Amino acid sequence: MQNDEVEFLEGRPDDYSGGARMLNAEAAERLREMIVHGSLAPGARLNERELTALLGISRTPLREATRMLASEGLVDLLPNRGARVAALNVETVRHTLAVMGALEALAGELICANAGDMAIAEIRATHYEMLADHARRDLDSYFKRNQAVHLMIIDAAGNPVLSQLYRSLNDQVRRVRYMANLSQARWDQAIIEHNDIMDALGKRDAKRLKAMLADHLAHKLTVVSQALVMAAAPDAKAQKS
Amino acid sequence: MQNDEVEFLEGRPDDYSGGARMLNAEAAERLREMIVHGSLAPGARLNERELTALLGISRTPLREATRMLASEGLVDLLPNRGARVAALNVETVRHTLAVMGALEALAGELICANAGDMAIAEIRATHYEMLADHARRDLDSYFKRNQAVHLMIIDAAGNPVLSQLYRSLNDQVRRVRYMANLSQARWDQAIIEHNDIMDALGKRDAKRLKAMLADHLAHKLTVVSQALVMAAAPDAKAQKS
DNA sequence: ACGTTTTATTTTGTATACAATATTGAAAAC
DNA sequence: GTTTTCAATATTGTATACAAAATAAAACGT
Repeated sequence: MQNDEVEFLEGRPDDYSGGARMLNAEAAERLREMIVHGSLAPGARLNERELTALLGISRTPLREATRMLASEGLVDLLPNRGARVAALNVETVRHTLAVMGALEALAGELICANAGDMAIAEIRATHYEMLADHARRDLDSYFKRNQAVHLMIIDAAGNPVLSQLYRSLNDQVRRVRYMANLSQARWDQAIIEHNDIMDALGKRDAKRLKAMLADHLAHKLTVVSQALVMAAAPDAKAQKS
Repeated sequence: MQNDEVEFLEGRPDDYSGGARMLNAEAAERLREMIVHGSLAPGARLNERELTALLGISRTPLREATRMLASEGLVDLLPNRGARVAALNVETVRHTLAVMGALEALAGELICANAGDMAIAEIRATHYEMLADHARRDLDSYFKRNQAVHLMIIDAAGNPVLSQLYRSLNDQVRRVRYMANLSQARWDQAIIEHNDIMDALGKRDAKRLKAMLADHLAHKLTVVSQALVMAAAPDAKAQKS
C-alpha cells in the first residue's frame, strides 16, 4: 500500500476480517454508526479532512462512503458544500414510521403464512430476555434486545428485500432513540404491547399481529415525536435543511 | 477544470442544469438509466476504463456513482473485482414486488384519507392518456404513461419517504419490463385493472383500492416471472451471482 | 462602530499517479 | 491434448495533486 504508516480505522482494529477490506465499506459502517448514535448530530457537516484523519484513510474511500450514506438517506449532499448529516424533523420521522408500518404489516402476513416454529421460538426466547432486561431496568440492553426482536420478526418473513429496506429505515429512526428518554410508564406500556405481539405471533393470527404491530408503532411515533420537539428548541439551528 | 477537452456526459448535453453539476450524480443517473433499460445487462461488469471513456469523466466520480448505485441495490460490489450489474432472478423480483405491494397498500390508505381532488383529477387525466395509448397500440408511450400513473398514485399519498423508496424498487422491476413482451390479452387485462383502480380511487374506497392494486401487482408478477424464466435459459451465465 | 469589498485560507470536486490484486496468455510439464 | 506454472497485462483500490468554489479574514470606506 502506498501509505504504510496508516492505521486503518483505528477504533476497530479487529475489522481487517482477513480477506478483502474495502475501505469505503468500513468507513460507511463507521460513519453510519456515528450518525445513528448521534456522535455526528443531525445537520452536522462532514468535514473530509477531519474524518480522513479520524478514520486514517484518504479522501477517496471516505467520499465513496459518504455517497453511499447519501443513497441510504442518512446524509445530504450539497453541491460544492460537501455532506451534512440529514436533518431529523418530526415530519420525516412520521413518514418513515408510516413506511415501516407498512413493511411490518407485510412481515406479519408473511410470517403467519410461512414462518417455521423454530424461527418463532427463537424470537420468543429473545423476547423473554428482553422482559428480563425490563425487570432489571437495564435500558441499554433492553434497547438492543428490542431492536433484535423487531429485526427477527422482519427477517422471519423470509424476504431479503424487506429486511434490507427495514434496516435502512430503522437506522433513520434509531437516531432519535438516542435522544428519547423513555419514561417508566411508556416502557411498561411497550412491554405490554410486545407481549401482545408475541401472543399473536405464536397463534399465527396475522390480523391481530398486524394490528398489534401498528399499535406499537403508533406508540413509538408519539415517543419519538416528543423527543424531537423537545430537542427542536435548543437544537433548532441544526434542524435547518 | 483540469481536463479541458472533456465533453461531459455527451449523450445528454442539456443536463448541465445551470448551477452545480455534480458529476457523480450525473453519472449515477446515466448508469441507472442504462441498467434499467438493459443496455447494461444483469451480471455485466462495469469496467471503469470503458465507462470513464463513455461518460467523459474520470474514475473518481464514476466510482462514487457506482457506490451510490450499489446502495440502491442496482449494482453489486465485489472486493477487488469491481462492480457488476445486480442479477435479476425470479426470487428477488418476487420479493421486491411483495414490498412494492405493501407500499402501494399504504399509498392507497393515505390517498383515500388525504389526497385532494386536484391530485386525483390529474391522475385520472394521465389514466385517460394511457387508455389512448392502448387504443393506438403505442406500447412505448403506454409504458411511460403507465409508470407515470403508478408514480402519481404513490406521490399523491404525500409521503416523500414512500415515494423515494417506491421509485428505487420500481427501478429494479423496470429492468425486467424491457425483456417482457406484453401479450395483447395481458395488456387488455391490465387496462381493465387500471380502470378498476381508477374507479376505486375516485370513490376514495381504500379497501377496494388496495385490493385492486394488489391484484394488479400479482398480475405484474406473473408477466415478469414469465419474462425472467424465458430469459433465464439463454442468459443463464449472466444470472450467476 | 458598521457594512462592503478584496484578499487569504479552507474545503470541496475532479483528475491522475501509484500499488496490490485479478486476469489473461503463453510456455512448460504431464 | 490437457493441465499447470509463471510472466505479462489489465483492473481495481487508494492516495495524492491540482482547480474551482466557498468560507473566513482583512482592508477599506463610510
